[in-house]
Amino acid sequence: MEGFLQAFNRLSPHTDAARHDLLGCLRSRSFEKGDCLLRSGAICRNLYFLDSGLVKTCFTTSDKEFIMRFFPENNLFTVLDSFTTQAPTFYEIVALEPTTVTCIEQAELEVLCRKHHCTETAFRKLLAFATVNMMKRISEMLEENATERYKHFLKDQGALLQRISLGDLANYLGITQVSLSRIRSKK
Amino acid sequence: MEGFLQAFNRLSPHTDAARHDLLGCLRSRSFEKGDCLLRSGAICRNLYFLDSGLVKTCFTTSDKEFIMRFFPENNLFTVLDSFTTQAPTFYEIVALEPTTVTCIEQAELEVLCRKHHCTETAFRKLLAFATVNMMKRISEMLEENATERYKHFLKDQGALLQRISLGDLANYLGITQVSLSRIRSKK
DNA sequence: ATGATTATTTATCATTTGTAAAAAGAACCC
DNA sequence: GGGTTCTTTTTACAAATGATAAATAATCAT
Repeated sequence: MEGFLQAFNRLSPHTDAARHDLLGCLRSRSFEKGDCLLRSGAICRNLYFLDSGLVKTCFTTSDKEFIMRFFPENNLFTVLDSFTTQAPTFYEIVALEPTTVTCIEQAELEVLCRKHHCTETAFRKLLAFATVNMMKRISEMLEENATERYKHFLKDQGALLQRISLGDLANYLGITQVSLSRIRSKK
Repeated sequence: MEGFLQAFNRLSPHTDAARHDLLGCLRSRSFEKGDCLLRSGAICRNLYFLDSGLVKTCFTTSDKEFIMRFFPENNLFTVLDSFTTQAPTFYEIVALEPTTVTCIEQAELEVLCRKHHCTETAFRKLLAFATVNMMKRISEMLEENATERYKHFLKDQGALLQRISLGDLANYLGITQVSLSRIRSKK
């Protein structure tokens, strides 16, 4: 719970009352490797802080999987489209390792945002940083070919390489595993 | 100015005081076709509401241009990475038609967000919707090939087709103009 | 209208990536 | 150890896209 609290407090300093209310809404959960934190077709009701482990957010169409993002420990994450609209999503959240999270429900966060200005500020800043990351992703996909995207991944998130399968990395880069294997062999 | 005010009020109902303060910060500007609202290397200091006209947000590397998004009238927009971090950006905002906007400076909006909870809520929701759009874009780029992305554009933003060049559309889709021409001829 | 410029299409060839199938390697279980 | 499964690499071929150049078409300024 401490990690979540600290993360929000770092985004925007929280009053004692806001911290207390926020703490009251937090729940801890654990998942095995391979478990779904969120299934396709469901509504994403939680904002998560990843205490330990690793997850991917992804979606599947006609037996192909595409990965939006990996989230290692000490990250706030959720499926922002469904979390925002509270409509069913086709995205999934899947644990790639044994994972423990601290989470808060969307409805509760919404109440806290109304009640405590500092909490809303923190959430607003979280969203702002999310957009920065997404813009980077879009830019890379526009500008770079698969080889460049692979090298870029090594540079930015190379530490994750040891923890994810090359199949998942290919699904993140938007290419086939065969193509990724080709790229890796050519250096 | 009315459009900006209404847009924010629709995102979160504003108190009279918040509306008044917001109005006090708004400025109107006009641009010719081809003008830059934001230059590469500059800091994006404004959040814009597009009263009339059309703009693109884009970036250029080694004489190739890539387009992040088109914004037609009645849209709130900015370059969110620089607006968030107040650091120089490599993105640009360029008017594709004679354009009039209403804008507010980041520093002023930040003050208003602190002062008026409803303004911060509106801005937070604006960011949330921006992330939804960006997720769609990323998903499409992962899942769809150029032909599918073109058809998708026709479906979602087909009305813009009359107002933008095919070169710009190609730069948005992440393919060459030659490739787009090929796709169009093959139906 | 005329000529100049810009935008779009067409053609050709090289490169990249996808598809499918098979082989090699690694991890796991009994 | 041997067998099983999953992951990764390799191969061969097809399809998509990029690069370049040339040909049309459209637009604009005078």
